[in-house]
Amino acid sequence: MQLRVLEELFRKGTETPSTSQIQKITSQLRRYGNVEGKNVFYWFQNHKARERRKRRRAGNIEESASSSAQGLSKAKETNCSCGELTEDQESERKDNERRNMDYLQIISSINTAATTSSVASKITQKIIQLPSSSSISPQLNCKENEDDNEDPRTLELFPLNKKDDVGEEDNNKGLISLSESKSKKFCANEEEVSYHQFF
Amino acid sequence: MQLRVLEELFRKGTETPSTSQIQKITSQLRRYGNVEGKNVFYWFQNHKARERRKRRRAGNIEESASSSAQGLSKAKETNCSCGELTEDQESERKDNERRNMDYLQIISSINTAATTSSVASKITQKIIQLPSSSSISPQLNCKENEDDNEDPRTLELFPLNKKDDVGEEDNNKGLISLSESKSKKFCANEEEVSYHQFF
DNA sequence: GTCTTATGAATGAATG
DNA sequence: CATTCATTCATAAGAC
Repeated sequence: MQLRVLEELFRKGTETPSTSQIQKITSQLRRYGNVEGKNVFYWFQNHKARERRKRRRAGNIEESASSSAQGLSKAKETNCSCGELTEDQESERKDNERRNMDYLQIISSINTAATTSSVASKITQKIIQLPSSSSISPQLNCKENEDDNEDPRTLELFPLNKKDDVGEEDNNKGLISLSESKSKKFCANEEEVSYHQFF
Repeated sequence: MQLRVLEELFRKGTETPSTSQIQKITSQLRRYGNVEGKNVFYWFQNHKARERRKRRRAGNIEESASSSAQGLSKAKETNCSCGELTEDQESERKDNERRNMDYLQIISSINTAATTSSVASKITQKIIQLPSSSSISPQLNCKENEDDNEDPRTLELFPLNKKDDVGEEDNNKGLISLSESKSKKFCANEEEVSYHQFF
């Protein structure tokens, strides 16, 4: 039920409630159970982010494109066109089109390509990454090569779900919210990756 | 097969691919069947988490002792410390009843209400979040007890956290705190004040 | 038939 | 806002 209220609000344009709004919402929701302000806050944060991603259909039905996997010039225009950061950028990365690449090749190409992102956060936590060359395969279950294209056991691992998403009815959103055009100064943007737009 | 690719990548160090990596991987995997970016994303999330959890289950020499022949079945940390937690009545927060104001009303009231930033005391304002009174315990099992008016399905959407910590194997890394220096800087006035007042 | 496990999906909770 | 982690739900596949 609480969900209903929250969704309703969200739908109505309250995507990022201000603190006062959060307080109100919270107190209203408390009728249905105990809720703290932070719950509401997080809910909106997450919901907004995830909704937005969802909108960016996963797919990329791109297949025939071409281009070496490497390059990877990551040309995001995340520049400071300051004032507005429309993160909406979509990577139009054309992929290579070699169809029958062996999977090892696939792997290597992927590995070489990126890796550049979030390095920063890596250090704080994952310094201890296993040596990439780790030949340790704990229990590498050596599957006998069923080289036909599917692993029997995990077969068809991603069941096609194709839940259609709704459209936009987008927002003129909260007139209320912060806006406040913060002096962001120069956003000397780092290469900020917009995480999934997959959902 | 897709699994092979994914496992390979994972093994090679790609534990949490960035979006661009995910896209690449996805498009590569699509040769074998339809896959969406989110599938890949989820795969890595889950795989990583589960790998780690398994690993985590190592140092526990703990009491696996003789008694439990059952062995490793799910003892887990679900920690129903059920034993105690007497669930005091005082937390009788559920003054619910008759509070069935229609949720639409709630919504409208919230929408109309806010917007008033009342700048004055904003910055120092601190919400008096009362500590949820430790109320209800999550009782994992025995869910049937829903006499409550909650809708089973949407239910307690915000499960009260507050869980006591687990036992620690690697515990406190607290000692590192030395260089905090957050330099919060007084940016005076901003509306966007820390939402962290909720925490 | 039920129980158990593996795993995709989802989401709350942080942190930067 | 982006990213990440921890939990939890649902369900298919096997085991019993």
